[in-house]
Amino acid sequence: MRKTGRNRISGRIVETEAYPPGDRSGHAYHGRTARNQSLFLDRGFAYVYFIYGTSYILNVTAEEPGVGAGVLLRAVEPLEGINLMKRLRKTDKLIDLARGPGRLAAALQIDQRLDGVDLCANGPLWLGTAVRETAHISTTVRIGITREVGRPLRFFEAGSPFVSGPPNEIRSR
DNA sequence: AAGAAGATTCGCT
DNA sequence: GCGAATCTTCTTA
Repeated sequence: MRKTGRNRISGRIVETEAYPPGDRSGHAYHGRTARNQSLFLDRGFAYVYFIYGTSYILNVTAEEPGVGAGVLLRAVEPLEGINLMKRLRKTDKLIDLARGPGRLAAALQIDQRLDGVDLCANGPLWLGTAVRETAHISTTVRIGITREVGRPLRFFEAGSPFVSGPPNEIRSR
């Protein structure tokens, strides 16, 4: 959930990837830097970074302080504030609003200012409770990485049209 | 010190 | 389908 001024934007998380401690594809692997320091916070904080000169990416920290591990949010199903999301994303296609990690951040108006915020507190960005049960979670390898490629750490709602990649394709790499 | 790659997306061909 | 956009970090000279 996201609060920007008077507006509220929310969505249901339908796709994630895990980057556990010691994973060579994780940003914490080479130790703390100016960019990844919030990844080393306690569980439930935001780690936001900028990549490829174009996209912000949102992660949720997942370990005890100092460890450095997180969960990448790759897609949400838009629920509230859909018109605002369309403006932020400059598209009218509901399916494309938050399908993909960079798009998700853009749709929720997330940038480096939200790096390090507590996602379990009453702030500008937080995690809410489920509004609907999940039918079934599918697991595949992670997308877009070149190290530790075989690990089955991507999780998404089976059959959801809001997951990234071509609709419902099971990607392998 | 400089170049390449990276948890991506968009627009043009 | 391919290349550009263009920030941070890692690798190699």
